[in-house]
Amino acid sequence: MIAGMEQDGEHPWERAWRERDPAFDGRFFIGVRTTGVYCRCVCPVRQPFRCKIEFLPSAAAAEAAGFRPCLRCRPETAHFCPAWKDSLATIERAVWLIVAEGALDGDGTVDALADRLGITSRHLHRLFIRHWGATPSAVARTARVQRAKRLLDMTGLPMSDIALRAGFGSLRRFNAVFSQVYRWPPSAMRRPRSVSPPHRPTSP
Amino acid sequence: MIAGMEQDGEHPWERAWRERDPAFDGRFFIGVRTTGVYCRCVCPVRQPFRCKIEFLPSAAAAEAAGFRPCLRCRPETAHFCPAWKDSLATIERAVWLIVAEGALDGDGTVDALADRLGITSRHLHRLFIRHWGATPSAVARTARVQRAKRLLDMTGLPMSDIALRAGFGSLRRFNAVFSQVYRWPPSAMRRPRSVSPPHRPTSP
DNA sequence: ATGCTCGCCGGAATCGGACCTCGTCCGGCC
DNA sequence: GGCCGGACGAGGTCCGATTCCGGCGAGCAT
Repeated sequence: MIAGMEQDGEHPWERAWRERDPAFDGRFFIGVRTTGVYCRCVCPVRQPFRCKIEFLPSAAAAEAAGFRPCLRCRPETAHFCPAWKDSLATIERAVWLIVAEGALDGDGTVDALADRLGITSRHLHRLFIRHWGATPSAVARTARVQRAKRLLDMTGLPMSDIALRAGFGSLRRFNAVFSQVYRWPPSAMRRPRSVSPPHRPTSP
Repeated sequence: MIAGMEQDGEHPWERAWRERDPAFDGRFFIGVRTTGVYCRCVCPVRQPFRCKIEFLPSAAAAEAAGFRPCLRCRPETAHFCPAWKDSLATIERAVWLIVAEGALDGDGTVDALADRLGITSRHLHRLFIRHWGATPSAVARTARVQRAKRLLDMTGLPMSDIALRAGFGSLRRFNAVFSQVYRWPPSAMRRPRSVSPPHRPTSP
């Protein structure tokens, strides 16, 4: 318990604990006397009664006071993020595989990606909606469009090559998706550069 | 598909499937064409549309028709009971450990028992309520009373010995629990035999 | 005296609610 | 065909309330 926190109104930790404020995550910890568990202030489990808890300035202090770490919020881990380390590690790896490795391009499916991550495709989908706000295939599509835009700006490759290199399975899909995102067909996005081309960088 | 089941009203399997009738469990199986899965009629998942399923007389017939067994209701298992084989196997083992081995006597706890079964004590509790209608400790208490009653009828042991041998941790608890179950103290239950005892079966 | 029963009492184990994660299957959509 | 999201269950974690446990000591009968 922190000394001298009863006077002059309410300690900031009080409110942070009540509201599960992520801004205070890792700045202090809550020990529950009835269960001997200590939590982060963002822990999703139902909160105990105020009279049953005490505030602690660090995980080490909580351990020293005889509390064990909560199995849900993992207060003993070092890094604090908007959500759990487990879920975040999984989805961050998934995003990396999609964006950098093109795990969903070509014949790669969401099921295959989920298998690589050790979870079901349904759960991978849920994680994307929760932590990324979009579905796996939507993230893959966005990544493909970004890659295509880059090739469009920086090279003079023909459209069919750009579509294939960006990860699209066909020129048809490339045109359709690109048009939907940029409200303009791919050739229109390159026009400003191709008005006065110095020369064709590729072989005829 | 069973031949000749369209005419003369409704086949019994139709109703059994709709109502998930446990009485027909194992008597027939349902193949779902859209997913290639075959189920028992008690399967808890949402039921597919009637037009998407076909009835099959055995698990072997379903496998031969190209369906794979459902992972929820486990139609490929041989024995059919009111509930799943997994849950039943676990709780049957738990009951055996409690009644035969006295897993909850002495210093044995529900937590330790759950650990031996590979689940949490909370879930073990849930399984007992669902499949047995009583909590683990209640089953243990009943078993202790049964053992004590047997010793009471068949031996002339003193009360303290009976209490300990039956698995009670103290004479105090033995008296209290026995009285609550039989509405009479232990000595009263032995009185009819001890009115005219042929002889004491134990050494003096 | 010895053995059995029972009220009292503080601490520990149990009980059941609330909430969460994840798996499985399904119909609808593209 | 794959992707999407709804429905629902299994199982895990924490929590407050309740019950259970075992020792102590007092009656009571043999």
